[in-house]
Amino acid sequence: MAQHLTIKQIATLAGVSAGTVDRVLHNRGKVSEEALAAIQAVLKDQSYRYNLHSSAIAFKKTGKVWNIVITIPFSKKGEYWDLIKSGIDQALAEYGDFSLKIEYVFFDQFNSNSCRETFEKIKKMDCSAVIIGTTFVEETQNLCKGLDKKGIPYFFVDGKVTDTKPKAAFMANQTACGRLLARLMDGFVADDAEIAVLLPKRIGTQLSNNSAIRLASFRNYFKEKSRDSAVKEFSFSADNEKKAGEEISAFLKENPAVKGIAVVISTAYLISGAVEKSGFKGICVGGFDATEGNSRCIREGSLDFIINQHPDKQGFNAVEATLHYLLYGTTDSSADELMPIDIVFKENLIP
Amino acid sequence: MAQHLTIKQIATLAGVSAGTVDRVLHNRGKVSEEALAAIQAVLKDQSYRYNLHSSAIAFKKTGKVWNIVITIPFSKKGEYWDLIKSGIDQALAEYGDFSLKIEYVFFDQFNSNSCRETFEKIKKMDCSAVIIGTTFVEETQNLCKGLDKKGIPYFFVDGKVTDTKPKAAFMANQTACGRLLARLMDGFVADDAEIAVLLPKRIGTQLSNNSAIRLASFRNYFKEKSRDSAVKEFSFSADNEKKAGEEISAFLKENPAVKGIAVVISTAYLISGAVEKSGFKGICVGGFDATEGNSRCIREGSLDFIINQHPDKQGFNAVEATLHYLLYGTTDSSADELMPIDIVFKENLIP
DNA sequence: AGGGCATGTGTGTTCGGACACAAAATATTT
DNA sequence: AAATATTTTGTGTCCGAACACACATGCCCT
Repeated sequence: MAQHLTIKQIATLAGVSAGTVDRVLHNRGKVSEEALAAIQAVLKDQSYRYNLHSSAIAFKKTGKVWNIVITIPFSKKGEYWDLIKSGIDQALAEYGDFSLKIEYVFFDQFNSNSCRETFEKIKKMDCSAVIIGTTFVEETQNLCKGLDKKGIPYFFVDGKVTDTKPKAAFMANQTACGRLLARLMDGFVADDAEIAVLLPKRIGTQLSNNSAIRLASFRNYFKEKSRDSAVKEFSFSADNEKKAGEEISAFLKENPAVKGIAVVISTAYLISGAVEKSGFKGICVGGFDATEGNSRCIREGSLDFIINQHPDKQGFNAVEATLHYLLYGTTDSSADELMPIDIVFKENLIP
Repeated sequence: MAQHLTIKQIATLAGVSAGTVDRVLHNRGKVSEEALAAIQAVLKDQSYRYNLHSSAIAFKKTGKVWNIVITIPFSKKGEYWDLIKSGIDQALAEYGDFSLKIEYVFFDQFNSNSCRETFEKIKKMDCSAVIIGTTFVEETQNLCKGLDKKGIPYFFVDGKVTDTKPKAAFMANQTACGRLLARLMDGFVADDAEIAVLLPKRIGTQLSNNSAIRLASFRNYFKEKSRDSAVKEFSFSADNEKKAGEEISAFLKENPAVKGIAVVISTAYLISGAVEKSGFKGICVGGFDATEGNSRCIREGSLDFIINQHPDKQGFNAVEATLHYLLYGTTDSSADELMPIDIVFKENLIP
């Protein structure tokens, strides 16, 4: 176990004092070129790593407070974005020694105006870092431009957006998600049956980026397998339980050959519940993410499986990375951090 | 974010000095009944939580070294027990600030004499804690009795053993594992086909506890579904690649209706490779754990899926719990810690 | 009463890092 | 050249916990 150098050791090696080394490491300036060179020479030889434990307790003494703004869509308890939020809250508990002051700013994920207005407000806020749930592309790009100008670092959860420079982005590989859903449906549904892929019906907005990728990847799998003709696309009212139920019932009545339902968003429970109530048997239903509704339906047996992209972990890691950046000015994670993708059946559901 | 009390704050509240509080928390004795009562009164009101960060740096000053003995079966690189080992090594790196000196003592998991001899040696060793990979029941019970006598704490990975008192045991729910395997096979294999469940053929030893539970649970699922008649048990030479290949080829020739192969141990790659080479098509093969061999076969497509019980996480958590116990004399984990169970297909394999 | 001897108790030092502040070295002005 | 301003550097203090050590206090015995 190679022990790491301490600041004092580096200071001795470079022939300067600990304070000077500290200034170099933190880019606090006020260091002569000679001292800088001497220290960098030592650092080249033996790389230094901060001791988070020491940072943590030393930090308390400073009385510093970091304001972190987190802007994500609002959602009901146990729904997708709330899972991200609980991961964030978990991280706050774990890193409680660093006083991170969090301000949540929620917006409506189905309303670009709400998003734009919210983001305008954030641009005027004074904070140390921003964590952004990626939804509307243009609005996000605009916000990021504003943050770049003010030198405020930002991090993404749930996706990434072109022409922006987040310090890191935490998300799942959506292509893999879509393919996996297809693979499972392909396996579970008899070869001569049809498979429905369900999208949200959203008036006035296009399909979100993630869902679109999943859908394309899903269809692509079946094209490769020459089974694409068995796939039926169907849009349902994802924001209205009653309506969604009626729509899927009608759909199944008209399409009796459908024996598999793949829902590309996180509200599969709206569908699976209705399918069971309507008395259709032997239909395999799969969806995304271990939201409360989905978990309940898996437990009860109406939903067969979900693909979990760990929204909580995304939130947790985003806070962790933000803290790391604020402390040390670097992210040791690469810009894109892919979450593991799990498959959850009743048998391996965590209660 | 409710900040936690520090030792000094407790001392002030209880009207004693920090040193006395420290003695109480660490059960170091030398505390009068009055002082003890006063401190406990404060602790009852506001529960104290150690600050791991402070413990970490304060620990360095002590120069103390903890010797932890880890006794698990030896295995080739990338095989099951080696995955547990890498989780352990990861934990050692993460907790490098606490100088944990690890001594691995390996034994032969197929030879109870090797196990007994190894355990006898361990009983004579002087160490702070022992992490035990559970294999042979009687030998483990014997070792634990010896450790209990010397007051040395021990932890289990991969299972538990009756009549022992480990501080914690890290494992997956084997019943769930078996059921999940069955569920996936049931779904992926056509209703009119047969399914083989593969066990290791071991001369002179009975089936390991974990495999036995998985098998029973697997069969149980099919009994519930009244599909048990389609299940064929088959034993293969799990320690000999060539032999295993020949055995499964012969078996499939004799049983052409078999379209699913469920391997209840971690060497499914021995089977899937042979099945592909022998030219059998449309056979679904599933197994356990993301060993190197299994991961390779999943990537190449011969193995359809594995159920991952996170041996690395088991190892990691065991070290973490050991450290926690040595530092604070408690495990905040309950005695049995169940690992999450993941399902891994080609699409969600982590490279 | 005073010398042991145990048992309690408080204080001081340290771990590695973060800064504040004072001190030293250098540069600039009068 | 002296006075002042500016840059650079070193030192000291503290964060919370761990423990060594010295300082009590009480008790028994000669």
